[in-house]
Amino acid sequence: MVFKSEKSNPKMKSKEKQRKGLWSPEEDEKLRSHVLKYGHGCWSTIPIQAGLQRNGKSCRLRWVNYLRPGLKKSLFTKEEESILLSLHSMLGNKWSQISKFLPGRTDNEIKNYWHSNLKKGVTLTQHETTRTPQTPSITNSLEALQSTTERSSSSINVVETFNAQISSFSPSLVFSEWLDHNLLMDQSTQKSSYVQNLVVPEERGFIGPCGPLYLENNSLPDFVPTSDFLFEDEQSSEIEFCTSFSDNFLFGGLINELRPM
DNA sequence: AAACCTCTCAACCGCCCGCAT
DNA sequence: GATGCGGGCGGTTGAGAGGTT
Repeated sequence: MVFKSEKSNPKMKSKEKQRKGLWSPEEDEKLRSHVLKYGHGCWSTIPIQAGLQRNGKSCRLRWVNYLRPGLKKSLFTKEEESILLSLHSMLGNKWSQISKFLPGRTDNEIKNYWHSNLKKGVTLTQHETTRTPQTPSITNSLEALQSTTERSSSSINVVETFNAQISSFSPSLVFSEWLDHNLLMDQSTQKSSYVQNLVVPEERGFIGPCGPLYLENNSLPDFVPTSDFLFEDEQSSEIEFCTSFSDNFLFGGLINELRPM
């Protein structure tokens, strides 16, 4: 594969060996092990340090969208779809902001899902007179948020308000971001401190102290929590990583903050 | 079986913003 | 204030898979 920029751009001379296109398993492993070991301070230096013939942006994208722990590989659930629809109706194509409310999903993944699955449907449903919300908790919360702000002040721009809230309220300091911060800080200290700064609603409970978060070989498929890394959520039969936040927690918090005193 | 079409999704591109100098 | 750089974001592309004719 040859790209124009590689042939004609003189600035590319020093980068002429840079690879593009799909990532090989070897490249993935190099990047994964390097970031897990050292974190990512400066993406532009990562490829050099990790021995990759890629540019920093490409490395960052690969990590964010594919390699970082905590990403969901499963299909979108009905609830996630509903959240996406609701948020998109308020935020538009702010994929990165929407992704903050869909833990484990990347902005790219959400964008792709939107274009391939939901975009067509929205135009139709917008003209429907009756609505049948699939997830009452989320949909009602968003509607409540909108109606509350509309009632409280007609001059308030709901979307701007919501955007402002989201920009300051970052519930999905998800596992990867948390890992980025804490791995670097804690490498020389005890592993048990991995959980110290974890952003988890207290009411859901979090059992500590925590042991190693992943198995010895650090490989992503083996990235499973130990028994110390479990939420104290009796209703959930499955292990949830710290990317999991309850919908009521997310939107309840937002609504409470927006609700007039 | 082959040709064509459609869809998905990983990856790139270009722009913007914040920060340092 | 101008410039350069790095990071982040949204739009777009294109290869490959799967479906249809």
